[in-house]
Amino acid sequence: MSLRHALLGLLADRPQTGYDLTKRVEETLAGYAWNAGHSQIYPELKRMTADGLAEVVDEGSRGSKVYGVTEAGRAELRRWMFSPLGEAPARNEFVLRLFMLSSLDLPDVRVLAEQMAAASDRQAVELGHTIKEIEDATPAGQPHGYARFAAEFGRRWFEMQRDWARWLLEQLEQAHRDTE
Amino acid sequence: MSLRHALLGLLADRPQTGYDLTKRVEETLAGYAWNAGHSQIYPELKRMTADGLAEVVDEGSRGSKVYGVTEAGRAELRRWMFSPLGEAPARNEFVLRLFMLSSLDLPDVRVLAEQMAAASDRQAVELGHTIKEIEDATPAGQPHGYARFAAEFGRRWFEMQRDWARWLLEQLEQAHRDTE
DNA sequence: AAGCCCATGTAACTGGTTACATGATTCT
DNA sequence: AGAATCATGTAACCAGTTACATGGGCTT
Repeated sequence: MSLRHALLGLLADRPQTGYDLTKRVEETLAGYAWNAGHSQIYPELKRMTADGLAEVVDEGSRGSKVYGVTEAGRAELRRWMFSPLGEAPARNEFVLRLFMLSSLDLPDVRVLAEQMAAASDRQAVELGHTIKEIEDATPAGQPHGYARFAAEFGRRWFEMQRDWARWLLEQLEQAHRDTE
Repeated sequence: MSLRHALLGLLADRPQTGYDLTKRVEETLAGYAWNAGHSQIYPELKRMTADGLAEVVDEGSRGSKVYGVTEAGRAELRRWMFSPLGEAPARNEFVLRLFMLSSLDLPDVRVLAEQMAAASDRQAVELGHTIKEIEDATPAGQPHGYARFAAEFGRRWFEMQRDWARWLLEQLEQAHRDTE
């Protein structure tokens, strides 16, 4: 039940509405960590409130409810953060495709690996821009916030994927040369 | 519906029973790409057979059914491999925790980041051994198979996580020094 | 004979996605 | 006035997990 902990983590940063949370999950977590739509988030917030982990701390003008995390919620979040993570299962469709490359014939593998390297490179470059924006917005000498850390993780992630795809292409070429 | 494609990919390598597939998903895909238990795999194989993507190619002694992929299955697998992957959502509990580090206080962040770096390093080293085993088992001059490529991906993945966690610790230390 | 691994299945439940539905506020 | 965005919710369906259930074959 990790959605609950994702929401607790986001609310621990600052109180937010279900709408805000939906956008932040979409913008910052989907792609690497977790994802969920509003239809899953609203009921979960209700359940978390019923369980005493979250509470409505304010009500906005147009019927919005601003949720905050309770002390029990903070405790639960910390407990989860430190709980042993035994071989956590992961789901990533991009990686699944990488693993299934062997099902294609060689010319197809090359085309796809090149596409994957290019796509990962694009995303890495994009995150490089994001990082620059964050750094430019941070006054010199100030420590930058966690958004900077997350963006760095994303960049390294995509660079790793890109470099692996390029390495794979080299390996295939070398094998090809050897068979001539 | 990626489980279907994961199974098609595994069957494209060679025909296998649902039991074999369950183990291979657990051993090679879970942790990075996908995961599923036998209770999800057996019914899916039936559905894939009904849809003409897989077929029973042999029946073993103790009631086992060996499934193979049909031509239509191969075509579907290729179609999926080349289909655009627009911002594929991912789920990874380890990464989710990385993103939620900001919810902890500084001493806790340090402890957890150190634990995460150590855990990732252990896994990277372990995959290094796996890679060595694969290379030792491959006759010199021969191109190694896709297991080698997948293992390389895993090693780079864990190294990336480890290096990011270490970089984070450095950033925190530096911020700490600057505030003194 | 006991214990382990091979091998398959179903049922009940929980988590997650897609589609439907509504309405207020702000911007152009 | 119309469009975009904010804001919340439910219903139906599909995917995934946990628990239950069974039996053959191999090794000690």
